[in-house]
Amino acid sequence: MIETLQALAEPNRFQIVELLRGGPRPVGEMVERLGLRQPQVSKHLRVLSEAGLVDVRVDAQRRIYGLRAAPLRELEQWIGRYRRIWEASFQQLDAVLEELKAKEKKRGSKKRKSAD
Amino acid sequence: MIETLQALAEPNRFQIVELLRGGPRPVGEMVERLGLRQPQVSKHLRVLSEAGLVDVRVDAQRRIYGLRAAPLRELEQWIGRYRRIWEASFQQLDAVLEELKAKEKKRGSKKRKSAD
DNA sequence: ACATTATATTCTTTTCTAGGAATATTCCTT
DNA sequence: AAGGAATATTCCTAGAAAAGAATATAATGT
Repeated sequence: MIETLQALAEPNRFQIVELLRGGPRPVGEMVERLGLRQPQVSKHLRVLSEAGLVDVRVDAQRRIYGLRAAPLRELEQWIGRYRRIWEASFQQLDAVLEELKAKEKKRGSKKRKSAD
Repeated sequence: MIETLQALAEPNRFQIVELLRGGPRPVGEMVERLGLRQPQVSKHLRVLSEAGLVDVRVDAQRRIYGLRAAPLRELEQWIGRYRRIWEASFQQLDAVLEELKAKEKKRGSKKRKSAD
């Protein structure tokens, strides 16, 4: 997880990943499209590869890099465990709205404690 | 997005976030539970705060830090745009499973493909 | 007002990471 | 076999970021 995050946290690598979302591509194309120098792209691809985020297909002297599902899926699963957090904020927002509405009818207590 | 990723990519900060998933906590508690030194925790909290991942509630001399929904939600949305990537692999996996299942009823083709 | 508790900040040192430049490797073509 | 294309690797340096240590700030209780 950490390794995935570290790999994605670098702006150029992030760009590479975004680019690969559109499908596998050879290094040279990324070099053009991103305006980076070839060695840096190769180096970033190495990091991404070591993090398991991409894999390579060899085509003559070209290397076609493509995204791998596993780490992204993991990341989504991980963040899914936080869904309650923003669901809670919605609830709270709802609560506030509810209160504002309710103030016509009733006066209630306020206390909140969250746990997991 | 990048800022969120950078904030999460540091192991101790990641730990802090994981801890806060269980609800807001004062700095001192995190120091104990994570075995880090107080200044470092404060510094990491600063980074998290600047990235919008946490907010503070003041309680006397204590500062109670809690997770903020927005960046996490954003991150989930972002990664959601990649869902097709692993759905593609699932399709492939499904295809394999489907085949395995189908052999009870029917006699079909055999194919090996490993994903993940 | 003072000592204490809880947290933040500053300064310094160290470690990690990315970029630049040059070169190596691999495969293709002729 | 030689030349060229595509990509990877190495070495070096510079800049960012994290840890360590010491200190500052703020609120509390006495």
